[in-house]
Amino acid sequence: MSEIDQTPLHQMVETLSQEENMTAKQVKIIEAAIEIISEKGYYNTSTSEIAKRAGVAEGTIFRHYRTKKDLLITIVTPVITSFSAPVFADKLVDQVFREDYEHFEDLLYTFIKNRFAFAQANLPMLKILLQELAFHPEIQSTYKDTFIEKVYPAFNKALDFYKEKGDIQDLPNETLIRMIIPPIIGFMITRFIIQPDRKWDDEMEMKQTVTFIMKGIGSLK
Amino acid sequence: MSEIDQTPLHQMVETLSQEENMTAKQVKIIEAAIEIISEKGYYNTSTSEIAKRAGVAEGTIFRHYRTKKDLLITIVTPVITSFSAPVFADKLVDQVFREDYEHFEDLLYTFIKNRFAFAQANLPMLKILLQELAFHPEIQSTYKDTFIEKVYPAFNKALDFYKEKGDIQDLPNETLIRMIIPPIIGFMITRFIIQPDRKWDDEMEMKQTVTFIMKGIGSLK
Amino acid sequence: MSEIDQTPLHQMVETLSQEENMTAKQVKIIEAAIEIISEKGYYNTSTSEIAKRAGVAEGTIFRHYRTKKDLLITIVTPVITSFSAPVFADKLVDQVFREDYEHFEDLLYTFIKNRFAFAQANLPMLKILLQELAFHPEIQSTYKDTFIEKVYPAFNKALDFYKEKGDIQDLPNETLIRMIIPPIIGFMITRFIIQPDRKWDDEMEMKQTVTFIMKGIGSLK
Amino acid sequence: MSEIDQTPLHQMVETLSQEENMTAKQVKIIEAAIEIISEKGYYNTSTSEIAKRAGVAEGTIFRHYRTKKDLLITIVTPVITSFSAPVFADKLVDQVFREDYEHFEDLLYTFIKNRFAFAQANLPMLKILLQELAFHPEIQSTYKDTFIEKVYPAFNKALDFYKEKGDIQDLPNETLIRMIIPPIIGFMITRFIIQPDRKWDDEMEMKQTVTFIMKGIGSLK
DNA sequence: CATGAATGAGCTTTCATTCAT
DNA sequence: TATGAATGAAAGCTCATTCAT
Repeated sequence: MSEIDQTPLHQMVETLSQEENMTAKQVKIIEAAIEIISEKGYYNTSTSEIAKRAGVAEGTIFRHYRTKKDLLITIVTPVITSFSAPVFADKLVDQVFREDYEHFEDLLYTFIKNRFAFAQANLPMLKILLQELAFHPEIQSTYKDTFIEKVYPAFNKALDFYKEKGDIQDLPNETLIRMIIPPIIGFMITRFIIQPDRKWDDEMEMKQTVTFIMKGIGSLK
Repeated sequence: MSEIDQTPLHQMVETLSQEENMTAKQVKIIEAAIEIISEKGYYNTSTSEIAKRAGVAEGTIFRHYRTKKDLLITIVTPVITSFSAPVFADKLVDQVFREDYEHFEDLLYTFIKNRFAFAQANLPMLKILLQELAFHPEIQSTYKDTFIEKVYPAFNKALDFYKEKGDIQDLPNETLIRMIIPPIIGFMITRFIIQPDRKWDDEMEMKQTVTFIMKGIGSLK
Repeated sequence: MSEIDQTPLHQMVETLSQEENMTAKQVKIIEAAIEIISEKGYYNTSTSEIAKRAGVAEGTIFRHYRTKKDLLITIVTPVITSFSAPVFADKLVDQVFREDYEHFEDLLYTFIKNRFAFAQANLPMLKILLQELAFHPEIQSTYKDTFIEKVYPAFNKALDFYKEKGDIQDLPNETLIRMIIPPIIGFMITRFIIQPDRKWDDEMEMKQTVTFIMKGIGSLK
Repeated sequence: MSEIDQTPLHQMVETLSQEENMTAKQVKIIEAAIEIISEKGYYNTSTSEIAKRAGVAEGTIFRHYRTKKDLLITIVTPVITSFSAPVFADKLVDQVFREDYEHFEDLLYTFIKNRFAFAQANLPMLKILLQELAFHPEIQSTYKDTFIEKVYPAFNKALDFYKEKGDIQDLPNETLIRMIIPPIIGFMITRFIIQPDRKWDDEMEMKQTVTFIMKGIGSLK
């Protein structure tokens, strides 16, 4: 599993910065942009505000990112790919077929735990992605490339494997996916956005979610 | 069930217009605003564009809505209340206790069908609500007033009733709601936003969703 | 002396209304305009606000006054003429020569008392005149016509009369006027605008002002 | 006495610009604003007009002054403080008590000459102050802070000193001030605003004004 | 590389004025 | 005669982007 996934936010940005040869100022800019945009939204955030928070001149932003939207894309693209990475990563797919997970339930549980950790570490970036996806065609196409073309097929493979194995019912994969994903997303949205301040027993909630999904799609032996 | 719910968009706006004593121009403005904002988002839509599409002078907008945000709120508020209306409407709650629905499954099915029809009729307004909820505290508070204070209690009543009756498992209502709502929303988002152009057998999908949910929360006789 | 002078504000407007054949609505408009403009200034007062306060439709204002500035002029012109009226009124000039006032000091005292009463009764209108005179050429020309062409000559006559009589020094009239007017205006501005809420012994103050002026311009017997 | 006082207008602005670290464009903006506003008034002057006259983009104005009113205040505040400065300046007060002026008449004459020079150099700014004072509470409060709290006490000290010395009558200071100030202001308004084009023997007029005031308030030996 | 003053297009909003009713 | 909805020009202001230093 990618090491990026579970590191806290600024570590992640720093990690990226090395991979992409970012200067210290660039890191500052990205961090400031993530903070402010996730809080107030893209259109309510001015480049001057980002510059101020980052401690750089406004011109410096445009030295590194041709436009304001460029900056948004720079923030949002790695989230899309990272978020979907473990699903289609060779490692995972390998594991599936090396039968590291005896049952689909085990795979599902690992999947939820892993994505939960990622969401926790990348909450601001995910908020931005969620909000801006609707209005920027550039983001939509990245999302489509990654999700539709990569995540989806990987999902299909896994589902076919466990269907054959008899773990899950023989429904169309699209239907199965629509039963698996929303309860997971629903839990996370409630957990991180609607009621972030409530006391949560995350472990228990995730197990419950898995159980709920499995009752719905598991084969009726 | 309110008659408003299932009328198509412009009929709905017209219905509202009579109730609220709107002039023809006001109706045009609201219609134009819904169209453009749902397509491009609030911040990408200028009042001059709305005016042009509505065939009125820009000043006319501000005769009727003090600010641009006022216009947004005027569009979005009735969606929030209408969307939740049938949930807590006296009639529905009454029916529950008059046992018009023998089993929770029946209630759930009616609920999905009804909300599906509403979403279909009010898609543009719902898109706007979904997107702008995050950034406008005024909308958030309307949402909270309506949802938290009215919908939630009504839900609780119904759940308690069918729990006692033995239809559904004895889980905390919050957990139950988190299992019921996301699959429904998930279906609708897929249906109307992600893949609106696919051929759908809506009836079948809704039944499947109900079955899925019931397997997860139904009592294990 | 004109009867208009000492009547309270709305009586004065009503009096004017009869002379000029004003409808009830017109009176209301003028009254509202005087109130609001004197308080907030011409440019901070909108016609819609005047209409609201007057209890008429906005269109009604423009039925009676072609433009907003027309309305201002209608308010301000009679103040200019009324304020200067008693100075050059036939009656007064007559009195001067009929020697109703034995000494210039007596004339001065009557003059101050009379103008004080007028200012008190017409304070809002005078405030408007004072403020707007600077920016509206139309008002300036009315002021010039009245003041320069009528008040001034009348003043000259009186001054010449009492100079000859030996009551006042043989200085150029322009100089004398510049010594007589400012202390009077200065008193009134302090009295009505700078410190209107202080307890004033008006009678005493006016006498003192006369004494002060007379010391300065009286002949040194 | 402050050296600022007697420099001509644009020199003064330039002097200010150095003290306050103004850019060349800022100076241009201030100069243009003073010119146009003093001529046509604050509400008849648009920011676009100021920008045009200053030879800058309209946005540049708002880089330096958050609002149009901010610009007004920036213009008007130093006039208030400079105008009153010499009155309460330590130097002056010191001089009074070091008896540089043997008689109040001498002090008065110096005062008039000095304020006359200041008015001449700052006429446009003073016009603006005079007109806008009525409508902007921010200006009023600056005026009050400076005038009521600083000028007034200084005046009182001087008056008490010369009363005791027997130069002026034992009247309440408020009354004395109301006799001293209006003739001076009256002269200046006539000189600079009502009849600026007339041929004036300023020296003589000022002496005459002093004589007039002294006759009125001087002790009757 | 970094700066930040300058830009100007475009925004929302105001308001005197018009005109069909 | 009175109305008030509609107008549209013009206002103040914002902000992504440029560029000389």
